Amino acid sequence: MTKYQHQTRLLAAIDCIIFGFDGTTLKLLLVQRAIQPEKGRWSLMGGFIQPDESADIAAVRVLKKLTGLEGVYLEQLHTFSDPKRDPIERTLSVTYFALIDIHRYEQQLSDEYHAEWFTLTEIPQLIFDHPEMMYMAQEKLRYKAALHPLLFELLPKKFTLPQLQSLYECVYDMPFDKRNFTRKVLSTKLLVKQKDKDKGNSKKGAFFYKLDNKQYKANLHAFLNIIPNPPIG
Amino acid sequence: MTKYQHQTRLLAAIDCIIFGFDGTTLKLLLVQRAIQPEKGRWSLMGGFIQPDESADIAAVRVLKKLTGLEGVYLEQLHTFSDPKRDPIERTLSVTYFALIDIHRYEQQLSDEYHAEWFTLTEIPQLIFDHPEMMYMAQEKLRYKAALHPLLFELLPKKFTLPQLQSLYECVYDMPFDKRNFTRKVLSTKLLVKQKDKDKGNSKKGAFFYKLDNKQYKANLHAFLNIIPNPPIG
DNA sequence: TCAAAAGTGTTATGAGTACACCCATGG
DNA sequence: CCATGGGTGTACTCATAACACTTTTGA
Repeated sequence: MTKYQHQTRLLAAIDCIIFGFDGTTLKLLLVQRAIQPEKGRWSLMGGFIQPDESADIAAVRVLKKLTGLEGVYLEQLHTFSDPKRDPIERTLSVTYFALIDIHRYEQQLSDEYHAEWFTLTEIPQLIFDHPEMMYMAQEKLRYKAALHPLLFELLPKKFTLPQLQSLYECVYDMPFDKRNFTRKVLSTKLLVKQKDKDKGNSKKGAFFYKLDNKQYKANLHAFLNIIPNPPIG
Repeated sequence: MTKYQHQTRLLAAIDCIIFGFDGTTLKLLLVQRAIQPEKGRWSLMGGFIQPDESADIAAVRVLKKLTGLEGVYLEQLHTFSDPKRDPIERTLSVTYFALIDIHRYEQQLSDEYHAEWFTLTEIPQLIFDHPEMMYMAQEKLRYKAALHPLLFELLPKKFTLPQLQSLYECVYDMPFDKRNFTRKVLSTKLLVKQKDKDKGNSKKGAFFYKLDNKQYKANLHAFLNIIPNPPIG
């Protein structure tokens, strides 16, 4: 016997929920679908899993094709498998959520793939079960970022504490106390203060910080407790 | 166009990591594989996703077939998709972890499916990537149970605080202070004290408690903080 | 000189932890 | 009556949360 008999084979795809932060709002990268059905409508970036690929590898490939980026934070989210989720043919989708530094994103690719960043509050109608995927990704981001140092992935290598704070405020849609926030963040010892300042947002300028990569990798799972009352999920 | 052209179809299966608690140790339900290859070796319970089924439905079906149980706690864990994970033919597996009250398990099914409960420390060699699945399920159980009221799913409807405590001690492999444990658990308001006692383990007897179902469903996501230093993952 | 953002310290409250003795009962 | 497991309270420490003023500097 070389095959499993009498079982149905089906298509397997991956879809990526790609988050970015432009300094003010949290955004999702969407593409206009290139193939029928629903050609031209907005969707998450996805693609079929190839014969020699795991889903993880497929996600990395698709992400690189769309954004030009490698080494991006990418995590398996959930597998969607409703038999009717794709009206053309049964397709199972393994979803991933990705956190990228929006400034590293290569704008030229937008044209090539008809991609666009959307603020979370202005997401267009998406195809299939993509709204559900998006919702789940948001929930997971909020859940996980409340406990783990994750949101750094959305910032440039050098960032300021006010930038970090506004990112958190944006993700949780609530204000944070500057002093408590600073204290908590610094108490994790994940950040290293730099000598130079970012003068983009103020006259005084705010010191840059970098992640202490050794600490970061060791403490990826450290509990942060940045959020006073952690979100549920 | 009625089909996606030039894409490979593949088999899709589900596998269940089934946890049970016998009052003393945490156990996994394993089966002896009924089909080639690896027939007769121990594996997680699984099955192929049928044409009219989502993965969730398939998991429920498989779980009912093996344990006779319905309404069991079942949660999607991770999708394993290495192209070579099954040597016969490429098969993607969506894994689920299940928490069941071991006493509701119908023993007769053990014979029918060659199933057996194994203590976590005495797991036999498993096929394919099932060890990895098992490991991931354990990690997730520990992670999630530290934050959410989850372990109740492993106990009978009526249980005592000492029983609950020994379950936690077993999952986290550490002792807990009885007084602090009791206080924390009761402070969640999830438990309702019953009038009767369990005299199985002591002469004095320990009061039974039941979950307050309304509270439980509303607070499924409540943070428990039963574990002093939450586990990482 | 003033507007705008950055940076910093203290206090009060609540949560977590460590810890030891009495109670009830069946044998 | 005694061995066994069940049940309870307090004090200390530490983490969190609330809160306001000074600094810097470009325009």
